[in-house]
Amino acid sequence: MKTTPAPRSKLTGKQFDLIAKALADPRRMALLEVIAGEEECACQTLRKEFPVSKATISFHIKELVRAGLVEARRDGQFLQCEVRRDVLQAYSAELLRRTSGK
Amino acid sequence: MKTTPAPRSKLTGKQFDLIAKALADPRRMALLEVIAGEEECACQTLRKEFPVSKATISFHIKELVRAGLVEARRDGQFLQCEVRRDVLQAYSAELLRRTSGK
DNA sequence: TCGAGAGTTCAACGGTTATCGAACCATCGT
DNA sequence: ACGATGGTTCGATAACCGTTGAACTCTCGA
Repeated sequence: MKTTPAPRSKLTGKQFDLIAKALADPRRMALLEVIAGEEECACQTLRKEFPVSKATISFHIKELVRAGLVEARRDGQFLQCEVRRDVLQAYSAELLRRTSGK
Repeated sequence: MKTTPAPRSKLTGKQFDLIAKALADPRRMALLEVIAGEEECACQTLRKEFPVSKATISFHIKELVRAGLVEARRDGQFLQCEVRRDVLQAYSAELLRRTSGK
């Protein structure tokens, strides 16, 4: 069992911005919460929880992956999504650091 | 010297969304960082740091206040801005809590 | 091989938002 | 009272973004 697959991420300025934008949309945030709830989560599962089209789900997942908040890998016809808690942690830390006033 | 003016804030769902949106714009985030840097910060100071109009500064400050991230009070003709670190802290905690997967 | 289901891509639309100049209000010094 | 300075408000504009249906690809099972 791999407990720490985390590549010890240090956020770049660009990634910080991407994450902030990814978290800004309530729907996307809600998707992230559902993904965080399940261990392994296919897009199809998300589809059942929200009244949105496949296209929209796909779009949001892509944004979350682009920000590094979610890791997705193909499993046959499914796309398994997993939340990157270490990245969330890094973002949170960086946010507080930037506003700590030196 | 008042060290803890913080009203022990517990975030509502709406405020959580407002904060996320407020943090999403890089310019606004940069403004917040400058405000966090100084103890007392007038809008005029911010004007010098960024190539934007007064109107834009005013707009962003209003958004930050609306989100609860900044507290502003009039001091004569100036508007003194102060960062609410407790709210940042609360947002950060809530973000991690929501993605902790129960 | 064929059809069904899972996801992606694309063009288009509608709503949000960041930005500005200009006009405005408020406060301070002279 | 007046001018200068700090901020606000108000259209207007341009860019961005969330959403969709439709057309497409890929994989699985019958």
